[in-house]
Amino acid sequence: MAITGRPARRGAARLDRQRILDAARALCDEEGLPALTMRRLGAELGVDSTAMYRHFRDKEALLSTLIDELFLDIAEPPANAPWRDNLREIMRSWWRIYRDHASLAQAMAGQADDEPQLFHLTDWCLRELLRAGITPAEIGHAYQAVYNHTVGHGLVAAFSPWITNTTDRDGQRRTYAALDPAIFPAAQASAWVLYPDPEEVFADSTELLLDALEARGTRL
Amino acid sequence: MAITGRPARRGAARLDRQRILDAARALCDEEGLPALTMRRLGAELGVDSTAMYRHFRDKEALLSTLIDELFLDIAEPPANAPWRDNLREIMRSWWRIYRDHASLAQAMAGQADDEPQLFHLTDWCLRELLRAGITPAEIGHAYQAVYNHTVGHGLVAAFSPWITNTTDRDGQRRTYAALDPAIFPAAQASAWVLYPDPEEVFADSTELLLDALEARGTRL
DNA sequence: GGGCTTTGTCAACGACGTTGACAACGTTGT
DNA sequence: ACAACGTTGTCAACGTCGTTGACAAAGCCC
Repeated sequence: MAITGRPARRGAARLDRQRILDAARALCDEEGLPALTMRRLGAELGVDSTAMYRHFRDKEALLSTLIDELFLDIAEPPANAPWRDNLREIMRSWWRIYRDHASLAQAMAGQADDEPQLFHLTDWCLRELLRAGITPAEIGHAYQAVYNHTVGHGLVAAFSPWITNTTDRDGQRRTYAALDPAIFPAAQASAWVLYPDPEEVFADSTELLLDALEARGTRL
Repeated sequence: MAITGRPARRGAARLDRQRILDAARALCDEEGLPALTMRRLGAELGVDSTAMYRHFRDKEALLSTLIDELFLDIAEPPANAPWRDNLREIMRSWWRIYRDHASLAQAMAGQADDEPQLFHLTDWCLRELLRAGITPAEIGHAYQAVYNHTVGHGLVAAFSPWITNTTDRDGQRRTYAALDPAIFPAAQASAWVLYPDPEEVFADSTELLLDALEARGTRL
């Protein structure tokens, strides 16, 4: 029979989970989530499109691991620092993950949040809320407010390119400036001033939320 | 040659944009976004999978129109009512669209927000912010805070089934209650109280934001 | 009623995720 | 050293998806 299988692997060393994850991460950071196909990923690694199935059950498992990796950058906050600083730092890091990995945020949104690292994040937030003086009866409400705020702003940043990308921002600005002032009076007048620094907006409204939490905690 | 083309349309009347939109909306409200394929949609309408391309350029155009339709439910607020009531009402209606059409919210997030109705929404918000006394220099910041808050909470509600769905909520609660308390001390202790009414959380934090806007507007 | 545009059908293309059989490779036991 | 074995990459293939182009039926206008 003819030659089946190459005598030696092409340019690439053996495959392992980390090499796959790194290539996948690079691929969708540089070219977006749609570019992350098994065939393309295989090509990038000099390997057949189906080779990755020896290391991950399916594409979803790969994506899940990829996402969980992102959250490893968030460290446990020091136990003796003020709760407000700790909570602010967690929220800021969390939000930045969405901003800096917009394509993966898209994938995050689509699937259940059962990543192991997310449990840690939740636990740390709850701890700080308890330290802030939030009562057990209120903590569900308080945590949900923190989660919605952080992930919400994050998702918006990830899904709205004009918020984080400067050129898109200018395009959007021009779109609003070009609207018919008879129909959109306020939009046109305000177009030149829309789209400020997203991190500043997030930081400011985060402080608002922290103020409210502090008021609740010290109220008793 | 054999019989080509049916002598009469099967059970269905002629196709038009609205019939397609209605079927598409029903399909993804009932079975989720992944169920909305051109083949399935055609089957639902008693029509070939490619028949819809006579009425919409491609699937994305169809989705875009579908999304824009959702925002028609939001009416222009009365010009003489208090700005705070008007703004609150816009934000609440906006948020509810995401909550009530989770599968479409998923599609909304993935594409550029150049739907005509969104321009109106933006314009109305800007008008109320001006009426609140926000200065032109601050209005970009203020509007972005309103947008991120509303759409952010909305996206989270749409993407997190355990927030709006009761059975999923119980499952999630059990997941947290079953965590190892040595590793997740706060999470386990608070599990029974997590996941309150999402609309209440949204309403409360919205009031926080409105407070801050009011303070800014009356500060001068 | 003849000619025109509109609209649905059909077969097909390329890309996608995934599977199962097969072959090369690496390791291990003796 | 060598045979046995589990691991890992390759290949061909399946079913699904969105979409296109040629064709035919339906509707419309004068």
